[in-house]
Amino acid sequence: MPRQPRSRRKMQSVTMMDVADYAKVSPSTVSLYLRRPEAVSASAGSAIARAIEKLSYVPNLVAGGLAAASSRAVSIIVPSVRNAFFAETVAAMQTSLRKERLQVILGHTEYDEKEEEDLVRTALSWAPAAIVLTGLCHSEATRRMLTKAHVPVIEIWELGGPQIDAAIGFHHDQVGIAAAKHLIQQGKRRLAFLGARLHEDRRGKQRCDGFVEAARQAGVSVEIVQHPASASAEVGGMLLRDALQIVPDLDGVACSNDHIALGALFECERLSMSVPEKLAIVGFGDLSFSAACNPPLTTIRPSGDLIGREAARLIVGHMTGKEQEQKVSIDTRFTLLHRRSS
Amino acid sequence: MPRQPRSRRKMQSVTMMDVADYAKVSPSTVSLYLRRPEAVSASAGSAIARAIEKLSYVPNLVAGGLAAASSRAVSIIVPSVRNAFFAETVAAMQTSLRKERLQVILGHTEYDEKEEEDLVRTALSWAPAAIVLTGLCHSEATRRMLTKAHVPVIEIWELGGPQIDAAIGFHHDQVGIAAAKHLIQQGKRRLAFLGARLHEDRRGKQRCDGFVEAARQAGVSVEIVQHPASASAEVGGMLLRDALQIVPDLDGVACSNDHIALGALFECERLSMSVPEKLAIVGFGDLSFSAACNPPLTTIRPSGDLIGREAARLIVGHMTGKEQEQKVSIDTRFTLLHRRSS
DNA sequence: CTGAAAGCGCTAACAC
DNA sequence: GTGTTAGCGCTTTCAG
Repeated sequence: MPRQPRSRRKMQSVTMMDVADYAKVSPSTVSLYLRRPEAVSASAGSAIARAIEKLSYVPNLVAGGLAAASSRAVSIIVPSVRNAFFAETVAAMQTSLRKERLQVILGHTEYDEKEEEDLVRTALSWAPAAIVLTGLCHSEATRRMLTKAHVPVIEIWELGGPQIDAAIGFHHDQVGIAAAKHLIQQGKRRLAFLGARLHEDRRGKQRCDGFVEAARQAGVSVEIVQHPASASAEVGGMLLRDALQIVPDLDGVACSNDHIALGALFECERLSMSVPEKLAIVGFGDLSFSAACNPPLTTIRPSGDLIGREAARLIVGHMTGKEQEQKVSIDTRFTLLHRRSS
Repeated sequence: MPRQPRSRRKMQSVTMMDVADYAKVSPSTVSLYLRRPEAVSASAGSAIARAIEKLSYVPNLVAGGLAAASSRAVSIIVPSVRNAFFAETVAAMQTSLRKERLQVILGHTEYDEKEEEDLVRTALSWAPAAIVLTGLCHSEATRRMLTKAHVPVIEIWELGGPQIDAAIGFHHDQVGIAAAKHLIQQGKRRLAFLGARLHEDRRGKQRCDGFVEAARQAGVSVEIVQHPASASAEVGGMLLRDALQIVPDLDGVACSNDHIALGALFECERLSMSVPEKLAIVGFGDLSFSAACNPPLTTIRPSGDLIGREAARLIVGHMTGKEQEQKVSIDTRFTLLHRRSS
């Protein structure tokens, strides 16, 4: 025998039904109004608006997500938001998605493929409107889950490998090539690449490889100097010292990012080594300090915010039914900023 | 007359019911197993585990959130993740919350109170387990919504004002006081505070006020020099030039953060002004470059990651029923790192 | 320890 | 343009 409906845990105080009652329309009209206000008559619309205002109704997106079988959430998985590159992209995406009333669910892999797999699994539990991953390299299980789930996937910050659905980013080897060409053009002939944690930083490694390849092709000497710790100015200083040990008459370095480049610059200062005359330095990232140091740092600027905005655009396009294309790839390019360190 | 159930939009492929069928138990047992495995008999447990594995079942947290009237999501609202301080806290929280299988929903106010209000409204739509806000200053409407919603609220990165529920952070005026005392102790007598966007940066303003107040009390001359743009090394250089205009024999500056301090340091270098002999510099933040520059920067380090971890601890405590206390406030303190710029 | 049943608040087909 | 209706997949009493 059916029991009485008893009072349960704390529920939402005012629901769509309350709004409907107050506005003297049906719940589905309220629902429609909330999603497509223009599809509702003006009189009903304003009655509903009044009711919402009066009752301070807050829609329950969890219920909506369940009913619609897709929530207004986008899962973004990056290696780390402490990294300024990804922070910029996440910020740009959040700003763009917000306008479409989409929420950002954030996850950090800390550069761990297994962790990424776990995050993807949880992300799928939310039936997100899309999943954004960093890079093109994922575990087999991750790929499998994603393909089965029928969720649009966007891979960011890397181009040039097999992609799941869409990819937005640039070719990191081209960054390395640009740096090498630039240094060679400045008359430098004994080059080195200063890299931190290249065994983990796939994209840093690609920049390194592009750099070395381009230098070799130009018949210029080139060394790779690396350190297992993560990129910081301290490590940059150490790397420059190491490089000078290996190539005493070194005259040009490219760095895996601007933290390293700044450390190298500081080290030159301590060694009274003139930049760019004795040694030219090229960084990557155009971080907050890069234009202000002495001398200002020549660097390559990726467009982290453009990556974020394009990703948001793709997601929205997909939701609204435009942008049927899967497998698009968008090259957001990069810019070499020639400043006085080279 | 009831219609036939017709095929609807794409639904979840394998549900808890499928798992239950496969494991020959009821759905509620599966549910129980998922939330409290120890409450289920070993035999049922392993049958369920096998079924989950076999069917690659992914639980639907949206449905769970609706049924439980509280989702496994925590909404974190910060001014910006591009800011290294907040990025650190967000990263630490995400790492801690992840272990409890809680998701982070992220929002940026871009330092706009109205935007915060909007973000809180949307956040509430998700029936989150908790809401984390930055600072103690919010619009009246924000406070009202939050109080009505019966969601635990944690305010971070600021202490010393009226708080909604819990607050975790430190007293920014004490940071200013510490900087002033330090400079005075180093024998400096003509001080200035270099600040960016102090009209918007409440906490920077508090540090500034503490600094000025402490200097005045010690009978030392002090000026505030500010710029409306957001903090960067460029602005730091400009501010130092301005300060020298106002106080030609300036001998000590505190900066609203390390970006400004670094810019001031670079400017000193360009002006051949010796640091710390002629001018001592104290920053705030201990950013990535602070220990590596020439000379290394004396700075005050807040514990952004501790704030994040403590926030996570509070949230988990609240969910598990321990930590009944509302209105706790946790002082995470800060550390003055005396390096060679002072 | 396990199962049956009753929704959580909303969306979307469909009929009017 | 608006209302009726049937769930979305899960949690949570409560009974056994």
